[in-house]
Amino acid sequence: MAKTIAERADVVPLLAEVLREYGFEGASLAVIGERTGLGKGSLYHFFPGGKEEMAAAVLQEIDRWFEAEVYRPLREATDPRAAIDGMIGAVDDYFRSGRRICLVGAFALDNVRDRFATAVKGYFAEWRSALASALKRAGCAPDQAHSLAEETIIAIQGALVLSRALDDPTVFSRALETTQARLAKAMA
Amino acid sequence: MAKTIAERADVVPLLAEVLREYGFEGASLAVIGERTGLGKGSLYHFFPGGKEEMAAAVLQEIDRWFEAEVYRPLREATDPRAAIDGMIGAVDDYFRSGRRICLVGAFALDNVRDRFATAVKGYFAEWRSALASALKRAGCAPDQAHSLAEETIIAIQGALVLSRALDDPTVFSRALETTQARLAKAMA
DNA sequence: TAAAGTATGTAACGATCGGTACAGTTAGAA
DNA sequence: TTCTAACTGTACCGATCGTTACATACTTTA
Repeated sequence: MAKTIAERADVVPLLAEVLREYGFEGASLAVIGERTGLGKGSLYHFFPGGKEEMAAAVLQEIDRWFEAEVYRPLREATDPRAAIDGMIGAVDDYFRSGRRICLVGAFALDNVRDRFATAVKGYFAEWRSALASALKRAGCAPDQAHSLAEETIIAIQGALVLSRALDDPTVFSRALETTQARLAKAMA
Repeated sequence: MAKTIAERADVVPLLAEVLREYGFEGASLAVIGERTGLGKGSLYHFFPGGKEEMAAAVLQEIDRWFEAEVYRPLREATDPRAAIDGMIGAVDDYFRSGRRICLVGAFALDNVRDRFATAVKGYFAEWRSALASALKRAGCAPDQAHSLAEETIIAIQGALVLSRALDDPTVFSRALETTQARLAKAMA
């Protein structure tokens, strides 16, 4: 009465998209099942901890992706300016030019924040410190690098909020351009 | 079996705080009843439309407050620079220096956005245009005024996200200072 | 081919959800 | 005091929530 196809790793991206669309509370198991094509049996087979484990797996996958595609390049690239430009491009792709929200940011504003506080805090703390590191190596003074990194992350998160609120992706694109210009100027 | 005390207007601020803490889906009628001190009977007496009407009333009250305390001063003040400084102060107070989130921003990232799209969109659109108006009267070029207004709102919303994510109100305070400096510089 | 382990659909669980119905209590007008 | 309208607590509704249990089917190994 069942076919054996799914892999846990294949399900996580689908879960991520469902959580982005419905939020943690709004993403009922009925919706999750519908969108992933998996029944409750399979879902609880892969994630014995239920919804909480599903969300944790998604957050871990997000962290893994940003670590590989954003944080590590920022920390280790020999050309920090190229790494920063690469970050802008990666962010633009990842958030689909403002059409996709940041799940971690949404969790931060949600009442589930406490439940995933460590993951949420780690995501932003690592991003900020990695970007500050790249800015320092690109010639910024340490304190300017730190505040500029913070400003940049704020701009990205705020742009996602406003883009979505106004239902206008160009808000995000403009903000990303402005941010990139500010970063470039600081490294001049 | 009941005492007649409550006024609808007194309940709305309590509702606002509950929605901020729990989100729309997370704020169950049980929680709402507990926090407002009203039973379901009273709640449905004041808000026959249920949770949806409660949230709508909260959004309307927020809009009313911002219109009176922020938007109108920005649009009509004879001294636009003072109005902009006043906005910064009002925002700092309203969001309790980063310890309180923006309900409208949280709604924008939530799946309830569609249900309250008009209110959410109006809140930010009015803010942006009122601030741009003040900047223009303070001497900014029209297109610069518009982009600077957008940038400012983005910074405020992003700072609320990051502040809450890192559980660090100083992030919000720093962002507000940086924003104020940028606005002052553009009006110089 | 047979056994073992993995994956899956289904049915049911208690709890809680938003919402309704209504009787009872209160306050103010007449 | 009596009447009326506003207000409130309680019980209950069907629906849905996350979760569990379990029989069945598939895949893999031997």
